[in-house]
Amino acid sequence: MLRMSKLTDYGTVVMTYLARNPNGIHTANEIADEVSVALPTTSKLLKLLARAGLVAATRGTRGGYFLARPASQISIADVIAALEGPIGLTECASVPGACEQESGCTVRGNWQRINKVVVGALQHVSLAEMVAPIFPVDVSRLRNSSTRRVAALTE
Amino acid sequence: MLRMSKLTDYGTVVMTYLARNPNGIHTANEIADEVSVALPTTSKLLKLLARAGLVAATRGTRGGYFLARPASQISIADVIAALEGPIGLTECASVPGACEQESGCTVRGNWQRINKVVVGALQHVSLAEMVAPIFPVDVSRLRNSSTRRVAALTE
DNA sequence: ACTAAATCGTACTAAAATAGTCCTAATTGA
DNA sequence: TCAATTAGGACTATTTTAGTACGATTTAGT
Repeated sequence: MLRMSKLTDYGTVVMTYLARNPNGIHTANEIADEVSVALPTTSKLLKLLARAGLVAATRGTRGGYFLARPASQISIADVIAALEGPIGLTECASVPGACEQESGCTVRGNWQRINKVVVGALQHVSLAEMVAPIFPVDVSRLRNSSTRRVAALTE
Repeated sequence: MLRMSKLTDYGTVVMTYLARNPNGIHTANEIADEVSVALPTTSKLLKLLARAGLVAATRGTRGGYFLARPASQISIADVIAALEGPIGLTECASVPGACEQESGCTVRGNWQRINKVVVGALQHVSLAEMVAPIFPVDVSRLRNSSTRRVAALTE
């Protein structure tokens, strides 16, 4: 099904909650309540996200979590990578040497290209855009982001 | 990691083998040998691909498998869908009603849009292109395929 | 007709990945 | 010093996935 894990899915929901409430600091408990995910699970997610530098935390009484940088500067790809490791449709796209057929594989190069397209799509959607009812595709930013060949894809 | 299952990965390799050898008919045994995947597994894959209408089979002596239509008319998305079911990064993108939070979910619509971009990327790569050393991005076809808004993505 | 070669379908088993929980340590504010 | 809170790691149960086995069915050739 080419899907993310449930945990990653929850992770994006947690992050969008923080993006929607950028003021102040939020405890794991509060977040768990708001997004309707069990506390231990939410807690685990926040730890992973903190380790990846996407959220920051303060401990102790009045402690809690908040976004480490503005929502507009955190992409969906960042969140996925934080929770699942490098994004790759096939193992060989993200872990060189993991596949024993690698030397004789005729399709690897093409998978890597396809992978880049997918990663690109995810990198160009920020948390801020996810919070909006329907995210606006920021075409100008996409155009500017590269002088290399650009592949147009239907939405 | 956002990855496909190994089975799907093998499936694409099997399909590209058939695409590279479009003449004649190929037994499961031959294919298994050529792509270095165990026979029972290859066999299972071929059955799934046959059920989805991507390969055709003849039984009996001299039987075997072959592509049901030209390689240029089979997309990577077709292969993935045949082996994993509808493509969806999140469960809610492909199975409506599966998620109990659906009604209160604020990000679902945007996930569906992201999903469309990814599916679009996969639909625009055919088996014939996978067989080539580096597949050419057929920009003209992409441009023509829709009159709706188009999002440009870096390759 | 008979036989051999091959696919078809289904059920089953074993292994691996994932989700989720729990407990203890460390840190901070009041 | 106490209470609240995150940090880290170990652990378990569940689900998914990979792979196997076997009998039924179909076809070509003799």
